[in-house]
Amino acid sequence: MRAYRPIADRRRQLVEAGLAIAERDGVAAVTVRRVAGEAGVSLGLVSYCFGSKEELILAMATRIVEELAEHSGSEPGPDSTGDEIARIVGIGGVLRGVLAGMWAQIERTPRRQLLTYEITTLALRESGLEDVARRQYQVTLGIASAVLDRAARTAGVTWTRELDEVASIAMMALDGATLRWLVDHDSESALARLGDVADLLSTMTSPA
Amino acid sequence: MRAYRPIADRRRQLVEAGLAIAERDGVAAVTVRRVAGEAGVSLGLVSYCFGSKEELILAMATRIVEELAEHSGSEPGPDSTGDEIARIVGIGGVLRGVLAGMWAQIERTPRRQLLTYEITTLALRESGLEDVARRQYQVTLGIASAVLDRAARTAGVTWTRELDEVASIAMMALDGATLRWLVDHDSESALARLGDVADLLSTMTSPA
DNA sequence: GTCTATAGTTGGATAGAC
DNA sequence: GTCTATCCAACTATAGAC
Repeated sequence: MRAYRPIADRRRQLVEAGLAIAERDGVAAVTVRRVAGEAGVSLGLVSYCFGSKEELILAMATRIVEELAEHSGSEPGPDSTGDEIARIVGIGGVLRGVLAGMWAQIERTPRRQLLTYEITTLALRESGLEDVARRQYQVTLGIASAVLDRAARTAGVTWTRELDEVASIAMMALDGATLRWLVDHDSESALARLGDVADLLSTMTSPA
Repeated sequence: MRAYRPIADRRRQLVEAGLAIAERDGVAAVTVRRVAGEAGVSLGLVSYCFGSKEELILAMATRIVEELAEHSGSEPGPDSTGDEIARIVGIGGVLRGVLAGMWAQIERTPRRQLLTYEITTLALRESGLEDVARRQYQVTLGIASAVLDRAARTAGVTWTRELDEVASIAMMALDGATLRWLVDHDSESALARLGDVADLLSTMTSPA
């Protein structure tokens, strides 16, 4: 009793299986064989669906970027600070809250973060994944920009720098903090450093 | 005409060959076979020298950390700013110079940086490499601490925070900047962001 | 002690079945 | 169009030669 399914369905299923393996044991552990096993399908089906392993990895990488974009939309976000509260804590407090909120989401998904870095380094090696890393940054910077823009409005200030520059500084800090935290798991220190960066960012605003 | 060499020599040679491959094509491309080929020795010799591939990778990772420590000592360093100049540009200028100097060294060795991140992520996956990532940070933080301490002395100020905290913020920024730069190669923006962080750091000093 | 020839495993891709 | 049985290449590790 072979379960015939359209190829698009299979692709989704196999990408899902591949990501499960990659999160659990790293991208290096993703083999055509293991993906087939994880999904409970025969070996050759994976090759049939993707042509080559490289195509499968590309599909996985693309899916990660998609999920990145999706999750940002569904989140209520750390920028939901009420207007009254914003007036009390000021832009400094709002920005600390924003970075802390972003950080919370990172700390909640350590394996996904690690996988994301693995995909980034892989994309810098494999010629077929050239665009993947760029899109990763494009998407996350877009999210950060939106959140920071909203934070400024909430606190009643305007950015004195290009929004993209501000978001880039925040992302630089978050990336560095994440990498370090994956190694030492010192949440307190990570948050403290991000707080300092929030202070830096608040110097790049002026009352509206 | 077999060239007999003591095993310690062979190990060094093979680690060198492994690192050459890893820098060129990534850690994933490091196989016992390719290392043997790169070094011009027979296949089994690699297994003989290291017992297993895992041991070879561990030796490579350890070597990277060693080189990290070595290079810092040999560098005249960006902290060689003259005392007179330091007085003119102030602590802000000195710190910008320090970060720019560290950045220059990073930008000069992109493949080594990429490899370092690959080793970090690998170390977070493989149980045998648990300490490697920690030692990476330990060494680089030590270097950063030394440079920043010297910078403060040169500029005639003292840190109002633990030196380790200051170095951690600098490293967080450098890590984030490096990762981003590996993707977009935008040196100008990277340096600008590091300059902003230098300003942040200068707020953590007070006249001696 | 140093090295090689070879075994045995695991991998990706494909010709062809349904 | 969907899937599988099979092939062949690449890998690691070891028994044994020198």
